[in-house]
Amino acid sequence: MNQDRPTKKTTIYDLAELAGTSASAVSAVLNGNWKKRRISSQLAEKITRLAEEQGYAINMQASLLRREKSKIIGMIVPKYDNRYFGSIVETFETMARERGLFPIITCTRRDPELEVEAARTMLSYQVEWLVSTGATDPDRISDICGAAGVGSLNLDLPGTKAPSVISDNFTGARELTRRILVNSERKLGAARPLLFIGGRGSDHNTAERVRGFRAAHADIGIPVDERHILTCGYAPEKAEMSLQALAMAEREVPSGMFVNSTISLEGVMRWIKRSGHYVDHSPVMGCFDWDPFAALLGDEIEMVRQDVQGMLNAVFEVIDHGARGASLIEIPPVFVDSNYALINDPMV
Amino acid sequence: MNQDRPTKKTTIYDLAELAGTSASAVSAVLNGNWKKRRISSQLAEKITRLAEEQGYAINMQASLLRREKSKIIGMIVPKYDNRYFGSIVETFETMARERGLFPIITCTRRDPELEVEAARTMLSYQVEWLVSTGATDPDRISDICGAAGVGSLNLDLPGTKAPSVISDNFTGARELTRRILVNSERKLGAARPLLFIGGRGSDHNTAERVRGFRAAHADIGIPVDERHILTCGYAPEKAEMSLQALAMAEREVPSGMFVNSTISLEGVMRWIKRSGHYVDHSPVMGCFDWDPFAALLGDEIEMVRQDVQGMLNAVFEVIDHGARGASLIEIPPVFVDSNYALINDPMV
DNA sequence: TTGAAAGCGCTAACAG
DNA sequence: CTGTTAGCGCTTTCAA
Repeated sequence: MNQDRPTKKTTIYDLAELAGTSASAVSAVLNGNWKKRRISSQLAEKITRLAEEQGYAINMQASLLRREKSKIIGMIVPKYDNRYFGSIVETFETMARERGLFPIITCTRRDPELEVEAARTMLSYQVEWLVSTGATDPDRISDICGAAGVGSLNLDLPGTKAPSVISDNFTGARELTRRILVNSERKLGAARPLLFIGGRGSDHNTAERVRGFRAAHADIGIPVDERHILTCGYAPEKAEMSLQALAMAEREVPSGMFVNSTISLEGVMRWIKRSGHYVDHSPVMGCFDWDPFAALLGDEIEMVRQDVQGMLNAVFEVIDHGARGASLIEIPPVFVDSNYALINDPMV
Repeated sequence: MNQDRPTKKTTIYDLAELAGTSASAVSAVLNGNWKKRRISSQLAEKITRLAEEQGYAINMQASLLRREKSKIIGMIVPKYDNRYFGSIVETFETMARERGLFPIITCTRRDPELEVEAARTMLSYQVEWLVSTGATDPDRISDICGAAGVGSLNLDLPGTKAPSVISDNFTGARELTRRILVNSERKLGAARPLLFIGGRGSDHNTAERVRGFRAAHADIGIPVDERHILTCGYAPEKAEMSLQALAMAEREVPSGMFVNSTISLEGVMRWIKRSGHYVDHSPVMGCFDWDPFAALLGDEIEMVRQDVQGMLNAVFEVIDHGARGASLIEIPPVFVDSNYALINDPMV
């Protein structure tokens, strides 16, 4: 507040001088360790008041240098452009703070180089744990952390060198597919094979979801058309182009779709709108992820919401109790009734 | 990599010993200051190689403690649940890194207490600048920073004690309103007064947008119905309830709306869908913010996209050149053709 | 009850 | 060309 020379920050030495005591006393008081060092409550109060008056803020760099633990926890996240990652970040921050940890988060924009650079930077800041969310090469990051004796954890996409917390993609996709097929049957009279679109065939989650997709078709005994499994990447344009190419190649347009992410769904919806193929009969749809506006699109679109709270509970379970194997923890996703989807959004 | 005792981290002393040289030489080499200290390139290379081998990571706490500048820049942000803030955070991170700054971001969930706590924590970490995004009480934060001699800046919502970078809400709202009115005329035969919904009447942005809304009506000489200015807050439920209450009170339902944010738009769209008032004739709409799925909703909905890149250019202009007055910088928002809205999304 | 002092890992004079 | 040294602000014995 009443700081006259804003250039230099108040230190515990300044406070000690003002209070006519020593820096160690100030430190003890300000850290609440003063019951142990039976400091007179009078002195304690004086110090506290002075600190307040001077707008004192501890220098964490100095404090952490001296301490053994940094209480800093890092997370890298690919993007901030959808509800899923947004919710992960927000929940992570909250849970970290609840534990007295200081979260630092950085967005690596799906760039492998940035990922490792970010990991190194976080190590420089002495993070005690690093959570890699949706990382392209999680094992690389685990190696870097491992070399520095820092724990790492994978979220959303699994790795083999650290505990991984992911959605139960297989079961979720199987159930989502089942629901779309049921809607297809209700709407079209008979269940017809669906199209799968979005994601990279090489990534674990997409592979598992394709497996669930196949299983659900097998469950009711209808065949999957291999040309209708379009793991074309995540970007909206990729999805749009794939569908366009498919429509050009075939005379019929898909009557139902399993869309692998909201980001792919953007491209799918755009194509549906622009192509003009569906003016009277919109396709039966499902999306492995959730978005409030997408929920309002078209007649009805089944959506799975990944259980972010559940996943982060598992993450902090590991952190709190320090397990370090390369276990794979799969969290069942949640199916939302589209009418209640918005109401139940924990982020609103 | 080949670190046998993962407990203790490698320091420059370890490296110095391994290289048979001193810590200061190591420090100089690792910081690239070795042209000044004409160190033999042979030694430099040896040190670099050793650092690599040992997986050495500088201890920032120690480095920053010694340095005068921390190169850390903080941002507080209310939520991660919409494209606007997501884009702000992502752009901010990128631009900070381009300048060699380390961004730390924290989400305060529109909680005034958390805001000041976060600001204090950031000061402890020696941030050089703090950007308050959409803060409920930006001046409070400026005071706290000012007392510590740290620069602060307001983004999205203005304050009076630090430079503020915001959208040109008045002009943007006036143009958005004009466009909705034009659509209204085209669709309904005549321009009819619109309803304004969302936001807090007390916040600067909402007040300015309401002013622009009125101005656009005045421009074409049609009166605004005061009961149709519903600054009911941002939450979707608030918007939904307000509309519901209005519909109960009046026999007619609004034919056109200006929605103040995507978050309010969620509630509006839900009400439109649930209330059943608009089965054959959807209302003419506009939203002061942008979302890719919202862009695909209904017939057409005019959207303004706030110019995040432009706003952050202005933010870093201040930071790079160190202006500190309480200037107000207003950035014109951008009108997106709904057909190209997705293609132009810088975040995709 | 309290203060003095050492030292966390690093940087930047300064002295060779 | 290179090493020695003095701190940065804080925590934590240890001694008084």
